[in-house]
Amino acid sequence: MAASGKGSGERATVVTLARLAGVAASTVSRALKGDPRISLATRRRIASLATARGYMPNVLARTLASGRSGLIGLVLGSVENPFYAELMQEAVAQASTRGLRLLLLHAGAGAMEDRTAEALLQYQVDGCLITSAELSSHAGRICAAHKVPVVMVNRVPLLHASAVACDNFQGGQAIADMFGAAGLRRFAVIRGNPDSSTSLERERGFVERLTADRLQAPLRLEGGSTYLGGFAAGQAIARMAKPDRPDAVFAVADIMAIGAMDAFRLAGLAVPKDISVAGFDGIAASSRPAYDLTTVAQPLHEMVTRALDLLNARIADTDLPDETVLLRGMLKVRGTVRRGA
Amino acid sequence: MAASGKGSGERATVVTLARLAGVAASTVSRALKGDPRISLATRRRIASLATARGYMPNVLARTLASGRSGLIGLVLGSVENPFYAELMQEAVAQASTRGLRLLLLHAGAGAMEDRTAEALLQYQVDGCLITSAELSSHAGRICAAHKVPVVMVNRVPLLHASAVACDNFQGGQAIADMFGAAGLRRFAVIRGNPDSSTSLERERGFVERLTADRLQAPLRLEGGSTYLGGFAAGQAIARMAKPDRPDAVFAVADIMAIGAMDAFRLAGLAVPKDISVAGFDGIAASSRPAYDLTTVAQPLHEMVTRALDLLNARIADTDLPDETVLLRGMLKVRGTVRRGA
DNA sequence: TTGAAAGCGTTACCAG
DNA sequence: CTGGTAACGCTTTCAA
Repeated sequence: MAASGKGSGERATVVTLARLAGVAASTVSRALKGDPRISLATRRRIASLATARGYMPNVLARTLASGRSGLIGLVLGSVENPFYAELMQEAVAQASTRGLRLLLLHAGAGAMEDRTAEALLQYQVDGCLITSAELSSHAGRICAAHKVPVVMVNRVPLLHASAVACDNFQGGQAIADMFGAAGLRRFAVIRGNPDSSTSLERERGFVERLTADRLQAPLRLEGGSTYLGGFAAGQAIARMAKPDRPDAVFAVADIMAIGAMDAFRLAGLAVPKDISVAGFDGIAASSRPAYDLTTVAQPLHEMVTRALDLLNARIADTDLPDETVLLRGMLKVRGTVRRGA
Repeated sequence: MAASGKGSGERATVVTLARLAGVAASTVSRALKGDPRISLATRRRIASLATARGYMPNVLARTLASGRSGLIGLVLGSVENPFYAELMQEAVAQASTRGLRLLLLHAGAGAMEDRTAEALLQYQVDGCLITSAELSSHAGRICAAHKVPVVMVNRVPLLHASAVACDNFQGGQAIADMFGAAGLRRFAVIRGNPDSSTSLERERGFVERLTADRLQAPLRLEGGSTYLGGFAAGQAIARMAKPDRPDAVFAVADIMAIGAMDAFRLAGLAVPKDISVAGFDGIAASSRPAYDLTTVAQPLHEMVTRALDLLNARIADTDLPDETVLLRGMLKVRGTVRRGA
């Protein structure tokens, strides 16, 4: 059994305070959350008493009574891609200012285990924020069945869920335009995870714009959304003989672009003299002088803000329809693309 | 008010199951956790009923009654250093297999806000895992006052807490030995965060071993434990004229070593021909062909395992004395150090 | 082997 | 404006 709240060094509760103030527990509860029905005098008295005794509400008890935990489940992709780490840091910061807490359910490449998905119910999370890794069908069913709102970030939903993503299609087009304007004519695209809508959209935007502009269709290489995948693709490109070799490479994620650039350098190919490179995401490493990578930066801060907004709205009203928000990324032209026509 | 548990699609609870099975709620509770006092038959009957109705215990209610939440607070350093991201991923995985959940309290360079520290109590976390950023004194007081066990990872405690860390002093020595054996004679050390025990110990091990071996004391540069700090330090070194310039640099964190290497390359200094480099941590990027960085790898998996062990023990028995566990790192000699005498 | 009942700390409803 | 009381879902002690 828990501490029985009798001693003097014990933790303060509404009941303790009520006794001290000579009022009912319900009054304390109301006073503490500023209910205007309680007289200002009483409210103040109780407030000062609360701070004096170091009162800390027990959120779990509150949850039990109110059904609202203030907990948001967080599911992260593999931090091998720094984008997810950056996203996490932003999410923690913003959730904190909104008074929400994050329950870290999963981080990694694979899908969440079933036991983990259950934690989502056991801890009565109010909603769930999912990045990357598609929601496993089991977890999806759980959320749907129990009306736990889900918002996907950086991925459009395969199933019942809302989403916030960068306009990946448009971003891919922007890269194609930029390559075209620079006079580049032989292209390659390093693809990402084949079942990630994000990767596919970026690629589709790129390819469609090239064909629309009657430019050569790009060579396609698999990169698996990892550094090593990008590196291997870069090696494959570097091995190609001069006339066939692409003069511009679009990797649908910065981490792969960085891998490819490393491969190029080791193979003696100069960027951008021999080959131009562009990525997507705008991770911190992309702006380092060593890479100075041209990329489409995702509006990380806004994405998290909108995601939490969507989530909040659906927590307040479970019956809101699903909604997908697309935010435009920002093309950052840096040193990895050859200048001029 | 929460769902009132009357309808048929409603979530199952011990009461629901009790009615269905024609027993008391307490029996259900006991049966579900395999209490041998309940007959095997009843236990089985209730178990199958539970799975049939998709019963999921409400952990919050359990916490309220038992005082144990199964929640571990997690405080992370800035993911600008990938080491913390990797640590997080490992912690999530291991906590999950132990049936523990992580409440992500903070991630970033600064100290945790006071409001966040309070969440720690509000959610009745059983214990707290802290990496990097020293526990703010406020948070520290809270934990101490409420007997919430704290384990620091990758940092030895300034205050009342247990800790798991790499043997940083020994690691620093190992780097010095390795440099010495390679015939290097002019050293520099890129220092980390000045109030991080980890950084200081690594530096101390390095410096003391050099002096013990009557080698030249190293030049000291500030790196602030960031990529940019390492880069700036690298630039400063690269600007030095030949006879004065160090021929071996130890950055007390890989992320700084990588920054320094980038600076060297941009300045036209070849690694390891012109200058040798070593780091510490063993982050994923250190093993990439583009860096192939000599480093001391921290035993991440073991560190997390031991940290959770320490925490578990202190959750079970709040009065256990503080304990610090030092694990030996593994020197990985790679391509950034000149070979031979 | 099982049941009944009393909490755990908070909130919500209904009175007054 | 405030008090009383009944939940919320689970554990646990005491009785049977």
